[in-house]
Amino acid sequence: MNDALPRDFIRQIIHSDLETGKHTAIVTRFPPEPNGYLHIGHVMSICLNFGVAEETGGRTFLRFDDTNPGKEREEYVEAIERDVRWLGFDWDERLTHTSDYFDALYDYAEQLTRNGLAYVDSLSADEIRAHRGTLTEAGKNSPYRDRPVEDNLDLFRRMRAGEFADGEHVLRAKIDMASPNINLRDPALYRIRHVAHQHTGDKWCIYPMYDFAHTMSDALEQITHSLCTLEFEDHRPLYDWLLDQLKPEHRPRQIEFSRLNLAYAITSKRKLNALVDDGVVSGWDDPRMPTIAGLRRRGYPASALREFVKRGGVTKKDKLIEMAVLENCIREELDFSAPRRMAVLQPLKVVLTNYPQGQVEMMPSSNHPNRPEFGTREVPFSGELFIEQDDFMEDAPKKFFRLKPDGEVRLRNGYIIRCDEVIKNKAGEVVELRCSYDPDTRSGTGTSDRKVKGTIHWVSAAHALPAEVRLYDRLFTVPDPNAAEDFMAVLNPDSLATARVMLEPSLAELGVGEAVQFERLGYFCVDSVDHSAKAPAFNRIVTLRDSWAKVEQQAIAQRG
RNA sequence: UGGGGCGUGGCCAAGUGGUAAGGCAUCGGGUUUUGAUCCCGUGUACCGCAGGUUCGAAUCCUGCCGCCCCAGCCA
Repeated sequence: MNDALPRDFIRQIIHSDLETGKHTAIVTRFPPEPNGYLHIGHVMSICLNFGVAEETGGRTFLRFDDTNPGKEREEYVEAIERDVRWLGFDWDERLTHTSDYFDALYDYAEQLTRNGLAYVDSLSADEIRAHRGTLTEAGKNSPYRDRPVEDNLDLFRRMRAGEFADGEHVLRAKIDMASPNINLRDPALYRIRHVAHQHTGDKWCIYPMYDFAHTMSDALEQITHSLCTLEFEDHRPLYDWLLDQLKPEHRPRQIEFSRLNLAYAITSKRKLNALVDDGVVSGWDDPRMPTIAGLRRRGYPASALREFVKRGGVTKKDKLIEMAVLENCIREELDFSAPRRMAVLQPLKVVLTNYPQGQVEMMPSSNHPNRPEFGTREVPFSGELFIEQDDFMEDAPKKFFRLKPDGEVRLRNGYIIRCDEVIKNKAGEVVELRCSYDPDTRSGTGTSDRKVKGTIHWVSAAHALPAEVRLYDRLFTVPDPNAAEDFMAVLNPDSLATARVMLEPSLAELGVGEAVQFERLGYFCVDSVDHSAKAPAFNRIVTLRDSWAKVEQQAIAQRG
């Protein structure tokens, strides 16, 4: 793939900081809150944060932003680590938690308080909200705003000591209740929460708020560039205010970029959760989910995801990227790396009437037409085969290059056959084709160089490996389900179809994580959860591009 | 009606005063024992709109319009 280094505005800033000597090494961080699974949107943040460090010889922290105990779980920590690692990034020993810094954070809070820049407010949450004002009206000072420093210190210490109940007091920064930026209207720094923390246990009953904890954690980790999404733009003045007041040795800089939104997908944690809870999908790793776990189980290669993010770019513009971009990345990677195999999704029996009774030939078949180093495999061929139902049409349009009555077609890696007779059941459905093969046309060794227009795939009936294949499609019917009034109302009812299929026998050896191309159909992989030797289960990763689909529609339309 | 952002072809995106890269998609064509891949070709982009500065503007200035974000003791 093309490896020209992207030069988005963030990388421009970073390179400039390196050139001017402002920094000698870049330090970034990917700071998820362990309260859910990572999704495609996070892939961008991960690639950006780890990417810029990697490109410049810097380093990146994987920091769990765990300042809200009760909503965070160890299960998510493990999943996040697995996902980041799977994407191809490594944090070495730089795995941290915001909770690792609770002591230091507390000291910073006391410092602020001592300097008269923070105070303990005893208003209720509702009262604080009322005092905050609105978007267009200034807020009002809390009656506790001018509490003496000593009282604030005493109260804050007692908050920490557990003398108060949840909500009784809160530590607030003393900034400006009239600021047009609501984040500067004396934001809360610490709240009381008598909840055991997954890491610190019962040591604390007060926990720092995001803005405070994140800013100072960045400083403590000596982060040089704190990259986050656009919605935190309004928080930057607070970020900078904290750094201005506390003057840590290292001053990080926050830079915001726009989220990556994928068409026909949803990334809201709440909505994703609803899909799981309502059983719309089988779980967080359902192959239709935009979670990293889902994408992985679907069979999307990590490298393709990285490429996708790269193509999307880093900007500040709201974007909704077409699914086609992602699919192109997937196909590009898989076309290069996936061995070819044959499988029939909708079997139609074909009997070769002139093929020697009981004969079986092993047909050498290329594993990759464009990469001879992939070698070949032997595929059993016999007088009874399955072909795809779609590859036969009784009343075919002119441009139908497949099998039709009295027509010829090439069996991939096999022979040219002619359809002599169509057998139907009582319902008039085609259930079997009687064909004759041309012995002179064996692939590779045939004495005839006769050409036919079409080539179709097949599987020998006696050797076929029955399996279940899940055919996935987009989860929603509209490009921007986030904008839908009710996202549950725009679910695609056909996002999953399962089929009983016939596979070429070599597919029995395919392992989890290995993707193959079922020729003419698409890319598939073994399902990491439901697959077993007795009950093989495959997932369709993505279809092949299908220009015939368009031609077919036109042809059908023309026939009226 | 406060503040902060953003607006370049269908979707992304380069471009940072000198006369609009590239990718994806689309539509043609070539090669092909995958209607795949690959290879060619394909868009008059009034650079949100209107003014202005300039020899010259997507790039600078002014005004307007549109979209997104913010009133958690969530992150």
